[in-house]
Amino acid sequence: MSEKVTIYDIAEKLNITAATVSRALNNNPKIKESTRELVIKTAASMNYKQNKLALALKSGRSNNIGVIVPRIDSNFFASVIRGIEEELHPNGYQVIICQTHESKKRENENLYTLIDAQVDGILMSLTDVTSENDGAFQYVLQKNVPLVFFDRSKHIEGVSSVTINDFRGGYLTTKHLINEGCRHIAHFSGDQSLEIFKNRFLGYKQALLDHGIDFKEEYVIYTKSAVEAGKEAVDKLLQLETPPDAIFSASDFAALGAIQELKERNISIPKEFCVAGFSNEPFTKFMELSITSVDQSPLEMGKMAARVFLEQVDKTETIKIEKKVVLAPELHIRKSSSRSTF
Amino acid sequence: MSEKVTIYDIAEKLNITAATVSRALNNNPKIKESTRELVIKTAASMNYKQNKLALALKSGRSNNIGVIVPRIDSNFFASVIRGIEEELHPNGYQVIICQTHESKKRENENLYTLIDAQVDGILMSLTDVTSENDGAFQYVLQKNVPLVFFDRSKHIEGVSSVTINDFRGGYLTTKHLINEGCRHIAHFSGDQSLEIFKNRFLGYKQALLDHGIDFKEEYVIYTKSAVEAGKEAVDKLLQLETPPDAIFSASDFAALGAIQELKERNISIPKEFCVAGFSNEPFTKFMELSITSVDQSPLEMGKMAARVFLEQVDKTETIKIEKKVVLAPELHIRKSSSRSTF
DNA sequence: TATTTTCGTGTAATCGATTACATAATTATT
DNA sequence: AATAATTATGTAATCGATTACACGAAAATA
Repeated sequence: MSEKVTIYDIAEKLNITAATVSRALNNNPKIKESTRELVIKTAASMNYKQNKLALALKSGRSNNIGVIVPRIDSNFFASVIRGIEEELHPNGYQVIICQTHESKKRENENLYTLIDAQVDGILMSLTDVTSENDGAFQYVLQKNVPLVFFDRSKHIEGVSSVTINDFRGGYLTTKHLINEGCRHIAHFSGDQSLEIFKNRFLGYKQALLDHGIDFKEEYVIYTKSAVEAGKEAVDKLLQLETPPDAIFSASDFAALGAIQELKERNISIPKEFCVAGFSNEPFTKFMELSITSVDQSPLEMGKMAARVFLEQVDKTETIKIEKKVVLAPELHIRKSSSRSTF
Repeated sequence: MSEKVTIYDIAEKLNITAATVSRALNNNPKIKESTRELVIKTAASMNYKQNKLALALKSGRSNNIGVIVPRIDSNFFASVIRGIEEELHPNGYQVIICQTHESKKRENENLYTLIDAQVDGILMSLTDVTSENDGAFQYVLQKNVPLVFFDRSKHIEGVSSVTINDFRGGYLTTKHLINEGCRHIAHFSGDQSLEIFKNRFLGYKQALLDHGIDFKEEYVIYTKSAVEAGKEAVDKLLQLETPPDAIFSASDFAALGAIQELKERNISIPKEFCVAGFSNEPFTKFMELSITSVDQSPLEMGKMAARVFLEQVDKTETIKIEKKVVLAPELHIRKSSSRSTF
């Protein structure tokens, strides 16, 4: 370790006090111009670097923020993180990454660890496991650390959130499928204790209703967000008395599985069967049979979450802010559901 | 901010010293068992949490490590980071993420910022911009902070690295294309000042040589890692007097572009033309015409980089360790190059 | 019983920077 | 020139935890 240079070293060299050095370096107006210049020059020549840990201890602010996601290796979450990092970096914050792997236990652990590490804020997307226990969240709030949910959110007093309008996403997609002539539209959903899945489902339902199509319980299948799950779900659907002629999947991966399964059964897409997904994962665009999907503008979502945090971080402690930002979803219509256009 | 509980508060309550409290909580054997229990119980009841910043300042270790990548929203880097996080989390380290966006300037900024933030180590993948200036790296080394390169590496005294055998990856892929009957194999490369691209190229060249096929300079095209770039490159290649009958692309995205362009020209894949990529991005597997690609086991790479860091972090300061780990690449043969199998 | 060990705790310095308050040095005012 | 006002700097506490050293009390030994 190269000998660390502190303000005391600079002070000693110049026969002044550390306090003066500190003030000079912080542009305190009470310092004589000549002294300031001398200190700054000497600091530079001695290769002085401010010890951020000491500063953090003194000020109580670490300039770190924590980000908790189910996993980082999904395009959606990685893009959100990118947005967060890009917005926060210029403000001098470092981004600490934690993963939950959809485990509530790890979610709680991460929350406690981050608070212990004195982060200045936490931005997170919930696990898909339901839980009534808000203990860890209350702990965060009680420490007065700004907490912002993005995408996967739930209502907790004092917690802000940035989401997209999932209802609208579901509605638009379903409406589009109806416009393409589909009349028996199935839906792949996720755990509806998560608002995102609930709302996509409700949008789907409302669209059916508004267009005079009966909602059928049996058309709703709960799948994991995985290719295999999509295949199995199609298998189930095709055994119904009236099999559907379209699927609105709340997951791109399940949508892909569905398409693979349909192809294997020689069902022509989009002619006989339309499919649409959700998230606009890169592969949906790349496929030869490109997949219609709802874009969640993850980059924008990350930046927005970061901005909400920044707004809250310096506010007086007494005012509890609870901001709900809802971004507009964007339906990308592609081959898998385009009977007319392509 | 809920009043912070410190060891002094506990000490006061029990009419003992903070020193005793500290010792009790740290399982110092000099503490009487009854005292220890009392302290621990009281600490729990008062909801005491150790202040990590104070600890970090005292010990000089932040328990943070920095990870610098070109961008986080690529499956490869995200997966590496996942590996790093999973390996380091159980060891009590937090992972701080930085992006360079392929800018040398930002790379240097990030290095300085991380050092200033007292990270205990830095794991990184280089930008694709060449630079002779190692100043920032020297700064890191001089501070005796372990530095580990992964994937995109270059030789610097005292820096460890974890890479895959890119030469072998290039060799295996090219050999495979030859086995499928291709005799005019083109290569999409990246900036060869980066060892990864240099080595993939060399592997390609060697495979040609070993199988009695002439190497042609005109078959090597330098492309960005992007779909459009692949299309343009194919356009160029097909204008040659003897157009190639296969492409080994050092990028999956460029390979995808190539495939799209070839299809548009009604060139049949793999019958008339074979294509193989590199990185095993998720979409290569998902396509109907799935794309042959080299897997770099990013998860494993991340874990390995983390382990190399862990080995170095506690070593006596005088021994400079320089470990080079080379992982084996794995060729995933898929439809885009399988004349025989599928 | 007197003396040496051992054990358990307290005292105070330390990590590096910031800052309220005090004081010295300078300049302005009468 | 004497006093007031201003400016620049020093002193020392603080953030919260750790730890070398010191010391009193209890236990072991002579």
